[in-house]
Amino acid sequence: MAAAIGEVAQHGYESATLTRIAARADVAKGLVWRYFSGKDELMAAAARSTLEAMRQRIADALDLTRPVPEIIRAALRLAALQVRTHPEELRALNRIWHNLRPEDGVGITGFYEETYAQQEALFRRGRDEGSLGDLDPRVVAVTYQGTIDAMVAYLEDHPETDPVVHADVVAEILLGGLRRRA
Amino acid sequence: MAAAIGEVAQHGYESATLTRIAARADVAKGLVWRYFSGKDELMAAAARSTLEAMRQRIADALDLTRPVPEIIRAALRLAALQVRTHPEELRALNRIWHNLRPEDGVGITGFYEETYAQQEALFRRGRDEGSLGDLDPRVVAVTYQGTIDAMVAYLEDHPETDPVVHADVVAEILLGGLRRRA
Amino acid sequence: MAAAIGEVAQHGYESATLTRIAARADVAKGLVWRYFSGKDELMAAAARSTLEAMRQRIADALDLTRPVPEIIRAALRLAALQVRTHPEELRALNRIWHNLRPEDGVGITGFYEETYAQQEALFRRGRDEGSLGDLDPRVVAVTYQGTIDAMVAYLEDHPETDPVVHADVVAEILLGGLRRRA
Amino acid sequence: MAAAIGEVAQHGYESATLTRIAARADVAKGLVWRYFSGKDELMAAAARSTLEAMRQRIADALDLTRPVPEIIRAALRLAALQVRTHPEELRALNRIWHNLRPEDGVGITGFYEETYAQQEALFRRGRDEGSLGDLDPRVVAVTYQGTIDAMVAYLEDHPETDPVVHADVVAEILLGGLRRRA
DNA sequence: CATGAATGAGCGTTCATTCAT
DNA sequence: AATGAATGAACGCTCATTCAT
Repeated sequence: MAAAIGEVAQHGYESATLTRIAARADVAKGLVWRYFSGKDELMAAAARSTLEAMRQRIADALDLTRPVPEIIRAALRLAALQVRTHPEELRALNRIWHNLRPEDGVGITGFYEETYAQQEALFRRGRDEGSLGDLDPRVVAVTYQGTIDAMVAYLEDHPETDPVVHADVVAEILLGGLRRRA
Repeated sequence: MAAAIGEVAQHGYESATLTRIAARADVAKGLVWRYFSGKDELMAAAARSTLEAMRQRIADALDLTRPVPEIIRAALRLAALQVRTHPEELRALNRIWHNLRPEDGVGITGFYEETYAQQEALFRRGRDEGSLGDLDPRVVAVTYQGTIDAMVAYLEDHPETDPVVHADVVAEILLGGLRRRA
Repeated sequence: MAAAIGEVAQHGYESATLTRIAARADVAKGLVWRYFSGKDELMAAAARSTLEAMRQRIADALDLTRPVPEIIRAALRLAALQVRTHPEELRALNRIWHNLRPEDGVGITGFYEETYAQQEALFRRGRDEGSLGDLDPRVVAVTYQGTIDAMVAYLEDHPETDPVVHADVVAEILLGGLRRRA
Repeated sequence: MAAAIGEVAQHGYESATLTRIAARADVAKGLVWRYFSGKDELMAAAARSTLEAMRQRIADALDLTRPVPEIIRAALRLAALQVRTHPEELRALNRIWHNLRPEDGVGITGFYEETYAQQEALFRRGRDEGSLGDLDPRVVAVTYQGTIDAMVAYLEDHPETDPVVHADVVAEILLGGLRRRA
């Protein structure tokens, strides 16, 4: 799966060949079919595990006992920094994500749903704490994730931009919109 | 080009074959090469023209003489409604967009840049009017576009959601974050 | 036909496209079919006319009243010099020649026969004059032409070689073998 | 490779298609790319191995301890007989030879050079023995090979001709021209 | 007579997938 | 469990040829 991620990052989704992936992983090509039902499943699995690892990495770095706005601000910074620390994973993730849906991307869509659910919980907590306003948590989660994805994509394409500065502006916009208002 | 959009919407970028596109358009496959230099150019052209049409459609429906926050709110609604009125175009656009860059997507990258530039102008106007706060217009544009993309993707996957309601919540978040604060 | 020769010299036989040939001749592609039955006939006609022109050029430069060995020596020099004066024609001729036979090269084979007939007449005259020995004129013609073709091909590939020097050695070999012996 | 030779003999170089070659060899078309990098490499390899086999066949039949003129006479006969025993190989060899050079025929050009080198050595030996005159060995080799090629082509096109008789006349011409003269 | 848009058969090539070992 | 030779379907693309204008 790591080999698959590397291949996709380097060559793009459809141009990633199992021959090369297997070579990169130093196993025979045919072995893929013993553990996955085919290329798409390998890709989905690789994406899932990579995404999970990335989420774990961010979660581990967060202090969830802090107030929600603070967590959001920190999470945005951490996400932005992934662009510099794990560019391959992000690139590959994006490509798999945008190429898998048509036929059977369910596995991955489900994963996104899980992300939304965790975030909704966070936003609900913020509302209960009183630090955030009362907005539909699902819409907030979708919007929040959208700003992250856009930020990550933009930072990937503009290496000259400072991730932390960008992330802080995004946080200011987002928190300004989410905070409880009079 | 319309056939290409339809194919990409249905099968994804790389799985869209010129054989099927030509069949859909009821012309010989070889004809493609009389008007485009290959698959990628056809795709880029199709995306460009579709994007331009969509932008025009939205621009025509907006009253640009209104205050900026109002324009943003209206634009979000219009974008959300595209999901219901032109789902194929949106889906195809997204896929072409994410598969074209590495080689020669310049034409399309330029287009995105153009979108950003227009949006930055709008946000600058809002700041000058006093309706928006003073934030880096490029970051604002990226974030704004990100929320739109996320909203559109979510609405595509969740046909049961009301686009206008969703768009209004997004507008509230965004405008809450962008507005001038004391 | 001149355009066809140029194309073949530049791109090779099968890579020469009628589109390019027509463009080079500044006429519409479809016009080819008004004057020739297709690509192969155009090529055969072009080769025939080029070959004829080259033969004429050599014949015009020869003084046919001289003794046969002298004519042969002069003809070899002239043939060798074509490599420097008309490299394109030679290259194209060779390529058409080697690619046309399978299906319908009759037209061109017939042309070679004509060349042999003319040469046989020359060699017969030499025998009757007493300057050449009594060898099967057809075999002599084939051998003579073979040395010319090899010389021309070699000179094409080795631009550093002096055509006249080479031609004179060939003449010495050939005339040594053809001359009447005790 | 044998299938490739057969195809080229029958259809010419460019008209020889991998589809037909694979069918003739009773393997899947795609298999070609496991062993060769493409059509040209297959062709070059086929030509090389065929040429080598033919050279071996002739070399094995020659007694190299005999005087050089005798060897030349015998070699010409053997070459002429190849036309009757291996017509396809000869035809295919010629066609591959004339279609491969521009791009990457190095392998084959080298092979031809090798042939020339071997022949030059033979002619030098003849000169040292005193059986042949003192002529530029490279020109002699080119001319000698040219008479062989012409003979072979002629015999291919004229099945009614007796190869041995033809070869003996060619030998007489060549040896008459090469022999040391007073 | 001349044009060139349109066709369609066929090409070389790729690669996920299978399966005998 | 692991291999990799072999398959075959499908791809993007080319170009001689046709034919309505």
